[in-house]
Amino acid sequence: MTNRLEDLLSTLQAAATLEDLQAVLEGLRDHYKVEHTVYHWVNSVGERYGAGTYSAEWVDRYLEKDYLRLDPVIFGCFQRFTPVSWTELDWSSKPAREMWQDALDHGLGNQGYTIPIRGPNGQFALFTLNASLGDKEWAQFIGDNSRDLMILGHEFNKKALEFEQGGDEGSVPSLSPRELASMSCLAKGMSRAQAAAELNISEHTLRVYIESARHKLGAMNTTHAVARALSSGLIII
Amino acid sequence: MTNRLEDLLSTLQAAATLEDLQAVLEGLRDHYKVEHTVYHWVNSVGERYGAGTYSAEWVDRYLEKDYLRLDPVIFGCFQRFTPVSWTELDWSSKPAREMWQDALDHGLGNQGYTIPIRGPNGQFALFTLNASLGDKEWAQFIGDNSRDLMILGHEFNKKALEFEQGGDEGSVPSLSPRELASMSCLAKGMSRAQAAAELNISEHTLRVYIESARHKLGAMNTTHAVARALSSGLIII
DNA sequence: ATGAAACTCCCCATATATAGCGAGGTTGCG
DNA sequence: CGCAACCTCGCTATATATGGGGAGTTTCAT
Repeated sequence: MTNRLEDLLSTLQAAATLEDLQAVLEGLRDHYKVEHTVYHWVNSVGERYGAGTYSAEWVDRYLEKDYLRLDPVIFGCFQRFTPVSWTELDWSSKPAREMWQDALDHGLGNQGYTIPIRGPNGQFALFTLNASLGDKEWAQFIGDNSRDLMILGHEFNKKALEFEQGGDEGSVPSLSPRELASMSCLAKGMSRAQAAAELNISEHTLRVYIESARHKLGAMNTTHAVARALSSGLIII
Repeated sequence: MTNRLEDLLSTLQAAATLEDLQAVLEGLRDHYKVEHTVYHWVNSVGERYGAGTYSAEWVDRYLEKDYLRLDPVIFGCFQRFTPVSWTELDWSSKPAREMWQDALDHGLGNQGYTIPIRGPNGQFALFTLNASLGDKEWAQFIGDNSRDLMILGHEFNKKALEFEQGGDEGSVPSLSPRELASMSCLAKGMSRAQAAAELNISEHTLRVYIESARHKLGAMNTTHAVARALSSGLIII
């Protein structure tokens, strides 16, 4: 039992390209004997990366019809921390049911299990298994494999992040303590005058920090600088 | 091996109060024979919840000295997706080293392993094991238990979220699409004029969105509103 | 010990954001 | 149908932030 997981993980570790990740997903599908395995991903700029075994037709249709905006799976996972079996979701709205029928017509199975995965900078990914099974068999399958799937999903996300992070991860600038404190005060809603009072410095001095922080962060204005500092994890509100 | 994990998880499942969670952490400490086990948690408004086996003195000192702002563990985990062993982190700065010494003086072990966990609405939690071991033994320990620890950390976070969700989960306001788009543009560094152009609306209309978003978010100014929207996970840069 | 980076202070002119007023069309739910 | 919430637009005046100068002390790492 555990050996299977280790095998799958070592295959994953060995992946060196995005194509390898695609192959890993296909291997997972065959291993678990399900219809589809999918991983997809939204980064901080709204770019998307997806890999999986859905047909190109379904992926195109999904994007074309903007199902992303009404898919109960996306919506449900965005609001919760725990993995979700699709039948638990709210399919009552008409567009959602139409989408569901459309999905069945495009070769998707009637059962799904999706794990939400969150990373730094608002990264959000979904790791999904889709199958054709009865409710009972599916529940059994999930019960047996949920732990492994969670590990797999997270390891997969780690790999995917490694590929995507190449360019911009090293560019997190380092702010001085006073600069960080200034950003922090502003993020908490203080005006310059209040922040200066809080830090026991003149408003002019505070401004120097804000400006230098802005330059380091490559920000256009104060709001932008605070936003970048926040989403880089430099400060916490 | 796996039975142990199941035992720990069933104890966790049975937890019905925050005190039970505290007891679970103490059980984990004893089970893994480490110095400390800690879970702590930051929500979008900056409220904190913590449980664990650190001494009250150390917790007080940590908060009093504002170590949260310079702790390489916090900083490192906020920027990464994967768990981290403390020795991998950057302890070169003087304040960080002083904190480290201070921690040792307060009964912490020389090794640590912290798992960052992210949930909905910008929730961010840390699950930590702390021990006194040589580098080699610690690496071995982590290698043997990292999978289980990840499961445990996530299950613990799930439990903690269940308890905390009663009060403030409904307090994340819902912004209208235009309000979200406005916040998003500002977070990307656009001026009001640029954002208005981007959204094809007058600058005045944009201002209405910003103001209503500000009110909904309970923010003092635009920067504050964007900061809250970001750390609540309402928008991403 | 020497230099780089951080910390601190000041002035002036302009750009930008905020606060207050008001008003009409559209969408969606009960 | 009506109400609520959303989306859209305009004006005026004040408060606040930004951009451009310059200059001295302290702190820390090599």
